[in-house]
Amino acid sequence: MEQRKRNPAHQSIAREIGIAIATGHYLPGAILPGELDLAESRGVSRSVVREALRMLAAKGLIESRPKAGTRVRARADWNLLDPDLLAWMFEGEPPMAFVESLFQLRMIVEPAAAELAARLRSSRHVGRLGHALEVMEEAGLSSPEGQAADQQFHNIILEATANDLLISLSGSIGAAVRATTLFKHRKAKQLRDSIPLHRDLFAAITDGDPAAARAATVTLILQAQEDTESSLKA
Amino acid sequence: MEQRKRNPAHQSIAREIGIAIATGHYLPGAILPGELDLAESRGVSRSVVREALRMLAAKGLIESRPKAGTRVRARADWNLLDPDLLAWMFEGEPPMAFVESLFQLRMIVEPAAAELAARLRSSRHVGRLGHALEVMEEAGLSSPEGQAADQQFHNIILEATANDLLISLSGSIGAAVRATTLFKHRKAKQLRDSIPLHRDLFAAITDGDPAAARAATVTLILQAQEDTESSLKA
DNA sequence: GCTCATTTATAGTCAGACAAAACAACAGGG
DNA sequence: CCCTGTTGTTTTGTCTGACTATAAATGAGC
Repeated sequence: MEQRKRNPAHQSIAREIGIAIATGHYLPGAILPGELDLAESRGVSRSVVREALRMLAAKGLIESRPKAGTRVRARADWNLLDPDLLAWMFEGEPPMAFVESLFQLRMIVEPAAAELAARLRSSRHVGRLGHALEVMEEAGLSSPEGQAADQQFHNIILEATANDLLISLSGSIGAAVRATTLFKHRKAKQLRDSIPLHRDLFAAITDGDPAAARAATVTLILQAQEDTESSLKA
Repeated sequence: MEQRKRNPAHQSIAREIGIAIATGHYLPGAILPGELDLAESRGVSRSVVREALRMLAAKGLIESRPKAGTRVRARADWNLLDPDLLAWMFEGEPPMAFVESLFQLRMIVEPAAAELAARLRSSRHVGRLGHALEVMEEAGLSSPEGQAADQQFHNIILEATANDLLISLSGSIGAAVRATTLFKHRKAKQLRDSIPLHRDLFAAITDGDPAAARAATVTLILQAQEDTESSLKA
């Protein structure tokens, strides 16, 4: 049994308060309890609370000023691409509008990235993609290993674009997709098998065919979107 | 003289260390000095340093463990879309490859956003865009007011897409663009006037013509890219 | 009623101590 | 000699309590 990496207290507290903000328990403009209150209510010291608050401030969630207290900033100031924050948003029922925003963004970024990858991929990338695809085929997409391979498959594509900013976006979007995937499986709906589509995408990248890579990616995302939204309607 | 908002110490320290990491003074994998050393060398207390380090950890830059010290994480783990981090990267001479990544990302996101905006814009958006355009025309793009209006022009477009994630991306990219703009003007090169192109984009969005909006945005970004890169070569 | 000084609550900073974790060195037994 | 358990040491993690600085709220004076 692998011992899960133990969290320092400030990290758990940041997560707790972060989720409370992200899920709307504290609304933008609201002032959250004083540091001393927060410390006492969670049973930790003030320093731990302060460090947690600094983390949230670094993500654009809050803003502190002496005497005025700590205020939740406007949503527009939130760093929504932060992987942690994105994950926190999906605790509880994610709002439909937000899920649509996510798929819209994926639909903008990922086809373009696939196009780039098809042009710039090295043989090493092709090899790693092939390996990830094999693992997916063998383990299946409902198993943890298969899902890990799925993520890695997409990460390798982003890596092949040789664009640091796109790679970073990949991490963020990946965190969110992971969360929606959890959601899909929680509902235990009959999901369509996306492995054939992955095979198409793999072939397009191997052939160095940008147009085909774009098309395959679009199809892939559309299917994921349909499955996710039908799960959410339930 | 407007008194600039005074920074708390932990914020300045986070910025200092953040810049040192972002500009490559501390490389990924390196272990930075102990908290006590950092505190002494900057003349602040350990708590301030710790809060600064938590902020950097929240952005994915570092990772701390007892006895092992605080280590700079791999670049792939950095939250490059964070506006602060993006700004820090442009302290000093930004690497050419990174500037290209930025324009590549803009070329993927902004034309798609303009397309969306042309379809979804309300009359209120059109009015605000028109106002920003007027300010740009009157103040000129070399004045601070003109540049502010320029940024706002682009922010309004992103807002019109009604996509929270795109809006957040706007903030991040905006921070970076601001930095490159500073760079362009620092070199005092003869910059081409981009106001006519902004007028084209405004017209396309007003007409609700997605294709034209995309085309105008592409042209706009290409021109900025050429100007920026010629400045960097000097 | 308005302006300016005063009060006061809160975040910001500091100092020092102890706890816990992780790595290193060492000792003991096979 | 190697392996293993123990001990030690270093560094981050946490706690406590105090003091400062800031800015919002209040009240005094005009």
